[in-house]
Amino acid sequence: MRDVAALAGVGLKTVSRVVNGVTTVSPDLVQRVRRAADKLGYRPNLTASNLRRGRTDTIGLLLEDAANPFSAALHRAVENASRERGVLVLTGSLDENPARERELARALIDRGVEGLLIVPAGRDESYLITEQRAGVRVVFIDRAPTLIAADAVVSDNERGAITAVEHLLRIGHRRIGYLGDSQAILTAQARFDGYRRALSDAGVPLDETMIRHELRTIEAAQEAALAMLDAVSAPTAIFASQNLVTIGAIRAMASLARQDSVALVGFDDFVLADTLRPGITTIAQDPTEMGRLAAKLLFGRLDGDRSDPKTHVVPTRLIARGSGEIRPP
Amino acid sequence: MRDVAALAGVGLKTVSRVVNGVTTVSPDLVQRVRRAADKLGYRPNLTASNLRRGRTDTIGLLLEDAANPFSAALHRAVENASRERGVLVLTGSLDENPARERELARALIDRGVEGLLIVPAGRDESYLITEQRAGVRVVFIDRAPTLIAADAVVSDNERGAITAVEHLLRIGHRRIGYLGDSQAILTAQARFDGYRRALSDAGVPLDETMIRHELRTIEAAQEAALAMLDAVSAPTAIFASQNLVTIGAIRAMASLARQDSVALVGFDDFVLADTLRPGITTIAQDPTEMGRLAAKLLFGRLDGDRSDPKTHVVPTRLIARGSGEIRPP
DNA sequence: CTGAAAGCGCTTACAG
DNA sequence: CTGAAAGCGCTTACAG
Repeated sequence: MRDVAALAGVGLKTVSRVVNGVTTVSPDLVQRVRRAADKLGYRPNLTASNLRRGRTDTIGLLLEDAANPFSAALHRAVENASRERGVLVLTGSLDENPARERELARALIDRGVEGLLIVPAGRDESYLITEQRAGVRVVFIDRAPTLIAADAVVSDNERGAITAVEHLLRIGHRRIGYLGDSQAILTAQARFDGYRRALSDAGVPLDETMIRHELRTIEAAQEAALAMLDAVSAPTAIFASQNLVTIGAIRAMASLARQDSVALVGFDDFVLADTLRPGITTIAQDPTEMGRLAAKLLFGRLDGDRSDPKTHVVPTRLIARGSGEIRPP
Repeated sequence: MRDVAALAGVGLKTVSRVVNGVTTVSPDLVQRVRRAADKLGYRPNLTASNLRRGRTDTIGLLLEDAANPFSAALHRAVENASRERGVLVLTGSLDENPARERELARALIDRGVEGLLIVPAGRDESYLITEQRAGVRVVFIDRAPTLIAADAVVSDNERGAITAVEHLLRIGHRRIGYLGDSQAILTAQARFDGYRRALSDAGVPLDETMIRHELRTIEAAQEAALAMLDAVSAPTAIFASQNLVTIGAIRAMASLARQDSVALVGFDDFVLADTLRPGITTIAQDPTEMGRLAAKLLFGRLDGDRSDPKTHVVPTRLIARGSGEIRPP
């Protein structure tokens, strides 16, 4: 910039004005500066600009795993919202590791992100309170924070699970198995709560032999489903609390050739759900809407919104495709 | 940092040394500085540090679309490699838009990324030559650059397509349809080249009625497949050049109840390929390896590797699951 | 409309 | 081992 100013024969500040598109510069000077900048191949240094302005036009996005479809859809929605604002997104995957969450949040904050969008891995976000005081805005996604006041955008997890189980009950099922993710995950807990609630509301007693938690992979879910379907008192329907678990259940049912006799409803929609036979009935979340809304809330805060933090619930919706409409024998 | 120095009664530079873990500071001073830092809730400002040091420990990753599985897997692999180095990743989606590629590359470079990993949308990357001279390292992923010298990591696209078509020929097919993505995309072109090559090597003449390009969505692919299978001289096998196209073809075949009579091989593997009936035979790419290797090459360059730029080819592999082994009638 | 001075929060280069 | 001075490349606050 100094060189440009020298070559154009103007002050540093004038170059700064031209670069930033300030309109109160005489056309003559603008042209001289432009010419000099082109000649020297000048590129502004945003790091310097950021330091002086005290802002970076960057936000951080902490995902469960950038590679999974839910995270990827969230990421893209956040990117779209940020793009409109000229804001860039720094991302990281937490793999359900709370230590990594703290570490990455800190790393991003030290680099000056103005806001943080977090799908939390831990259950204690109080480490962020200091940062909030220092002006970093935080919005939680998918899981509401527990020990800190901040906006959150979550799916209607319990409601969605209730819808799924009521759907199966209505078809006539009484023996409905539950295949679920780690109970340490808030959303898995909420979905299990919904499962229990729907059964108890219908006067169906819980059967512990038809409940399996801590299913973290397709393989684990597949095994659990195989074991459950193999039992003497096997369920006539299964509610799977999550994408990978659903896929595991599908594989298990296919390998037993029972995909047309055992009903299945899965939480989370996925691309091929309607192409499988039978089509898989799912409770669809809306990660795109969740990401969009979370980014909007964050930018609202950055623009000075001081209203009380709130948890926004994005509705889920049941998509009947066949597997959830199979009747009990 | 100034306040910490004052409170600890030491020089600024000593605080800097402690914060950066320089070992040549007396334990007594280290402790005083630590205590003062804790008391004041001191957090280092990496923007300032970056400005002074002339580096940012940040790289940029330009993807086709953060939401698609290939991009997401690439992203995660790059993140893992970067994490080991304490490097953060700034991402953006290009949606096959060359103007957006230039725009985003520039935005990232202005923010001081030290290197750029690009899945290019355009075919002219010469706009990066100036940046390379200025020290920004660039590695291309998935598509080799045309007008610029830089490392690249690509899939064995033509070879993979040849493998797919030869597989179908070996089973006995002669009428093999081609469903492909936009010919403006280098990889789609290479896969079509492979298709043509395999047929011509086998002495099978091309039949334009069984070739469809520019299929950018599941729906478009589905329609094209329907039309092709409906024709009087329908193919007995289909080679789909890409994920979404394969899914479109699957849907079309299912809706005509011909999934067990028409063979299908798809380029790109996907999660449920082995769960569908029949299982879908695919040419699997290895985006995780591609991302890992690209990041490794980039970091090698940043560490001073000055060897000639090279295009690295990551092999694909055929996974036979049933759909590709269906015999012609 | 234009520009010289000061400063953002660090680190480099140097001296002690 | 420790620290005062200078400077990274910008923008803010001010004066003209």
